[in-house]
Amino acid sequence: MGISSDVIRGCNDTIILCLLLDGPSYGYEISRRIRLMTEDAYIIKETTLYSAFTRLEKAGCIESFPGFAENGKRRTYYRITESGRRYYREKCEEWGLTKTVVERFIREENP
Amino acid sequence: MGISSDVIRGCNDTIILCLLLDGPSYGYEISRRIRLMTEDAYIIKETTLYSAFTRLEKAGCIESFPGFAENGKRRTYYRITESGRRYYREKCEEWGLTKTVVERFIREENP
DNA sequence: GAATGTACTACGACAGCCGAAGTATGTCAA
DNA sequence: TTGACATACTTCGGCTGTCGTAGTACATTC
Repeated sequence: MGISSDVIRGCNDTIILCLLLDGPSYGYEISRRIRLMTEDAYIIKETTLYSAFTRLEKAGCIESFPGFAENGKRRTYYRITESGRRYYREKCEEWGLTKTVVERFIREENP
Repeated sequence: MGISSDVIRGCNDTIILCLLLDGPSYGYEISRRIRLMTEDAYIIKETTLYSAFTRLEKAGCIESFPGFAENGKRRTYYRITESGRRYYREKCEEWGLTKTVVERFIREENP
């Protein structure tokens, strides 16, 4: 049993923006860092990731720009915008609230 | 800013099942109890609630049976099944994991 | 007699996730 | 040198769960 996509659904934007706070990055790297940071507990699907990029860029939270790997291969990099930082902060607040709410309905002892 | 439906999406089943652990109940009451327990932080939409009932019953997590209000009005009650209890326990575990994962990407200090 | 609360049901739209498949390049071992 | 594997994506279409809108029906309260 892993993490259901329905639970993580509202958090993918938060996760991606969080990683972009450390500086520009690109799809494959973001995906790798999520795997590493969660010890494989969460492996984001490629389609989910790239569609999130599109959505976040349309919303003005991130900006794309072309870049190159060491070997000269093209890559699409993304950087977080000021509005993206604001959105991230809001999402963190929302998470705090959500956590409080949900935990009222979690019973660890003999349910 | 409240709770986004995308974040709560994977938790509605958990919330409903949790309330049914206390004994059989029906739509309107479940809805009221969620509002009360969260101090209006989360108000589940009627359509969301009733479609969750249908889904959970199809999945064998709950069972419906007819009942009556004090004034004789018909109501549809739901009770949790053994399989529903198991599912609830799994969901609680999943929540623990999800929380750990998501919080790696939450930065409270100057993001 | 009008508004409000209770207790639902039906329908259809929409967002986001995801499987399947494809493309194109580079690396490395047998 | 060929074939597997990693990198770095894109396109398409299906599915699930949420939600707006609307409607029904009865009871209570002002």
